[in-house]
Amino acid sequence: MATIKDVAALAKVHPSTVSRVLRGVENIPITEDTRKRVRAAAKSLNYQPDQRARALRLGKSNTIGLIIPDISNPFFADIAKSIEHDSFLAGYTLVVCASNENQEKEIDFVHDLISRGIDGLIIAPVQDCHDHLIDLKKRDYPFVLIDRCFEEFEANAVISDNEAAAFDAVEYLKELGHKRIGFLSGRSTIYTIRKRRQGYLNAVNLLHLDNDEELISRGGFTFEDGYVETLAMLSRPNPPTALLVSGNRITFGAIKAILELGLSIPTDISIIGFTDSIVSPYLISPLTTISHPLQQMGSRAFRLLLNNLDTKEKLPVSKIVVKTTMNVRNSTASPRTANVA
Amino acid sequence: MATIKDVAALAKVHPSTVSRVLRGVENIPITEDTRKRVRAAAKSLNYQPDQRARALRLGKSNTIGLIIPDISNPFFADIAKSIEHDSFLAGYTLVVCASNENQEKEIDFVHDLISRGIDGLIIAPVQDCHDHLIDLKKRDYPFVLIDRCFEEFEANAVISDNEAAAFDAVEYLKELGHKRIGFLSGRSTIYTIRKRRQGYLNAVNLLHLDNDEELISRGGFTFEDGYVETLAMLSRPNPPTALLVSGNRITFGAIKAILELGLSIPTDISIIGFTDSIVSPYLISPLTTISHPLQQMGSRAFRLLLNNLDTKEKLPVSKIVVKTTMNVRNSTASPRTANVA
DNA sequence: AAAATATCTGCAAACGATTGTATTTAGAAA
DNA sequence: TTTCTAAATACAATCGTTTGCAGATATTTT
Repeated sequence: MATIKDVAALAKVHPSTVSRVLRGVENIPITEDTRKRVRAAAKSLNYQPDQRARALRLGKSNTIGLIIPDISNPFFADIAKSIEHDSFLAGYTLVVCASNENQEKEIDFVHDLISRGIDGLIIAPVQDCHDHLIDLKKRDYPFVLIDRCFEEFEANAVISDNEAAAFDAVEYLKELGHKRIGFLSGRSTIYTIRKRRQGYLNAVNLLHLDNDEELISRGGFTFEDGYVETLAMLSRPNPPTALLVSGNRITFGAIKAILELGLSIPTDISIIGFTDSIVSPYLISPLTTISHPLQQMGSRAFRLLLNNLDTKEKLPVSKIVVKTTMNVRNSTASPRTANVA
Repeated sequence: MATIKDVAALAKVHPSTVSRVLRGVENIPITEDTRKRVRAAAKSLNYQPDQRARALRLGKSNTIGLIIPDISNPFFADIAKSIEHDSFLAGYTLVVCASNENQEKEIDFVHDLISRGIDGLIIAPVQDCHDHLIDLKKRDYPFVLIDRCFEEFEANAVISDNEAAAFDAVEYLKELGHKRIGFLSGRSTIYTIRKRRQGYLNAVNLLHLDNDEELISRGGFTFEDGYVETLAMLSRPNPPTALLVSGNRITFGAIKAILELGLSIPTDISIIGFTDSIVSPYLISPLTTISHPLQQMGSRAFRLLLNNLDTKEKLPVSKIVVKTTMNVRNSTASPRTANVA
């Protein structure tokens, strides 16, 4: 790997001159002849400045970090893709890390990335604790939260209107005639989940639907979680006629359980998924879903971070809420009992 | 951010002593008392060594890069997840970059990552050209290819046995009674695709099936590609009774086309997907697929890279081929004509 | 008590770049 | 020719680490 000294030697100038030519420094004049020699030397040696040396000297690395719970979850993968795309255009390299919903690992990543000289951070936090984020904020370290934020602590964030989305979904099911609507929530330490739950409860109360603790299940975000909990919920006496399901994989687990119980969608049970995906229309029963503008979320998060990176002054905290939409497909219909009645 | 000097000042020792204590240097003795003071100071200042300075000095960054065509494709996302997992355990930070099947971008990434002092690289190459990879090899830069490799150039690689998989899939369809089998191949500059095509052709010839150029379609890897090409292929006179489809998204596009044509799977047409996914069983017609051991591929690629990183000597190039398996579900059946006949 | 050894710790260079300042060179004016 | 100014380039410090070597104590031996 050629260094700036090699280039300088070849061009018979001082390294500083090489740097100035290559960086295009203006205020200090250099002959066109020298410039040409330097550029030629750089090219012939295939010189690429060492970014770690540069970063060390400049205190800026043009790198940002993204910490998400799971790369292989399409929800986060799409967000990552969008951020990756925008950051590349802006001349930043993106480091993607997966916390795997493990708080320890997330904290490790934050420290590791900072010690690597990353300029800023986008995080979809695990939300078991947030001391490390409070610390970041105290130190004016630029970061923005994505998808998940905290009630008890203000920070830059891009989130979607989960509460309204859940409300609308329940309202839609009520219009179809459902009275007992189950909610497979996912881990309830998470902001997103709490908001969805809030929307669900608001709708249930306002619309006078069955308000029954047994209709709400908690648990993780895995396929297995969805499977086990759906099985349990549907096996109890007086099961729901419709299901609102948080998260991709849980939904597939729920579908598995429903099929195994010999039920059919939407005849026996309606189901709404809280995340859309490319396959939603092609599922056993094309899935009615709530879709989040993932690409937009990623872009706005990146732009917000960039704004904070580009300025010296401290920008006010901003919280961006994006709108979800509902895709009505074929997994929702009026319940049997309603038809009968 | 506290530096080693701050720690040294607080512990009233020289920075070098701090470094030695914290790195646990053996051959040069330091009093237990000093050690304690240093450790206490480091802790109280929350000292984290600056990795870019360290990397600069040591010539090693404990970072590896992964370049894949698309993060949001579950195929690559799962590979990425697996590599991320293993590299974290091994104390490496992973930088994930998405080339988006764009050769220019891939080359940019390679240069950028190297100049950032990355220790090694795992690449699923775009395969429009490979001069940059030849260059890497010439410079003994550690890298391993994943999923895709080159016939004309030897390099460390982990790939799956696409040729055999395609052969087996066709053979299976033939056993069901199909004679005209379509192949939606995807971009044919890619190794994987060429191998699949080879397997398909071998089977077609060996098993005396219809060998017709019209049964093979090329094109990209997008949903749209799958949709358009399936529509075209099925609209021609004498359409295939079964389809072998390369790649995730293409498959969903194909399904869309089939549904739009009013055909049903597998009654009117059989379909085998060349990638499995968590949703495959829950599709409109649970999809018969070929599944690649993605997690294993990631692990082996990482291990191979690590071996090359850990040793001074030049290891021989190794090419690891992993086995695929076929999941027979409900998207494949005997063709109508066969039943009638 | 002096010398020799064993322990401990500090100095300074190096990694590769950037940049404020100093120095050289060339050209113009005196 | 000398002096002054401006243009062109070089010097050296710096970013935060690490590490070979030298220096400074303390401990033991003669």
